[in-house]
Amino acid sequence: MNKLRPELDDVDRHILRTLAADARIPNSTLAAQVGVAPSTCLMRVRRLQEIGVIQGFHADLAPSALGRPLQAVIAVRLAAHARTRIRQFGAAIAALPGVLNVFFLAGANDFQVHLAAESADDLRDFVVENLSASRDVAMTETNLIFEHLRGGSPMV
Amino acid sequence: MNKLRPELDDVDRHILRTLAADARIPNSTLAAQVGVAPSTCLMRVRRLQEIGVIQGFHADLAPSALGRPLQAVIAVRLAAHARTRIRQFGAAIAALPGVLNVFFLAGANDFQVHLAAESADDLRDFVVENLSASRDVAMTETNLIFEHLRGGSPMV
DNA sequence: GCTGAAATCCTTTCGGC
DNA sequence: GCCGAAAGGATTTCAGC
Repeated sequence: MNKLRPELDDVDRHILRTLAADARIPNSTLAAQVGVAPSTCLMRVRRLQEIGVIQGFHADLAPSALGRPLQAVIAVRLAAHARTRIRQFGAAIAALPGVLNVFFLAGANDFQVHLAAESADDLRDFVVENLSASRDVAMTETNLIFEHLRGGSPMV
Repeated sequence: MNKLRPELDDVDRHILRTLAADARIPNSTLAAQVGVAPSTCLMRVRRLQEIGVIQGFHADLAPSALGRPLQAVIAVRLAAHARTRIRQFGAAIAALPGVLNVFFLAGANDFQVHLAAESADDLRDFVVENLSASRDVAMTETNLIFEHLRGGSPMV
């Protein structure tokens, strides 16, 4: 859970790059690719998890194949009186169905919600019921997402 | 790679939920949890990958532990003459170091870049050198990210 | 810290239902 | 489609360096 920059050697970086690309690679294959014994590789991976460099291993699911073909980013500005509760508010939004990400922002808007919706109606209902309806919300701005590209450059 | 909604039964949904939470779970354990034989489970997972419901398995790395402690969203508007090249432009940005996501948007801005930067200087350099410097870019707006919450509700 | 060996467990194929 | 069995591999621990 450490956020400070830890000491990583070339083997660690190679492990991270490989697991970022394919989290289900067998440990023995990973070990061969990075050039250490399987037992060593296992220890390295566990250490990387313990110190928080690896935050988890996740299957990446396609929202559009799961009944949520419409994605949007919704910028939200809170009323001044509600800013002290911003973290609770954001956490509550993050727990709602279809919410992929919540970003707390510096600047004019307080946060941004990344949503996968079932339909245009579903999107409107989400904004109206969960955001606009609240007296804590001063303003929202919804933008449809046409396409989502992942960063192509490994971080390590 | 199909984007149409496929037929998924309870076992498929259980598999998806489990692999979204932990992509490195052994197939035998997964099979036991969802209540089918390991061989059946393996077939299900492969089918889910083939039809594009599972898009991949990825280790989730902490940018702050990898020398990129500062995150930002950068809204970009292109000059009218450059809009025909928007996809190439966005793809080029997505390939730059530190770029986590690029969202192509409907609305006033053409896309949004989600970036992990090494420092404030690095962030400024990214915006100036890769965006503002281009004659294709009409305007950018950078917002720091204070905190990033993942959606807490499984999509399936 | 890393290794290699060993025991246990997992993966994957395939025949049968 | 799913299961179960079986062969071949993989995971994980641990003693030794």
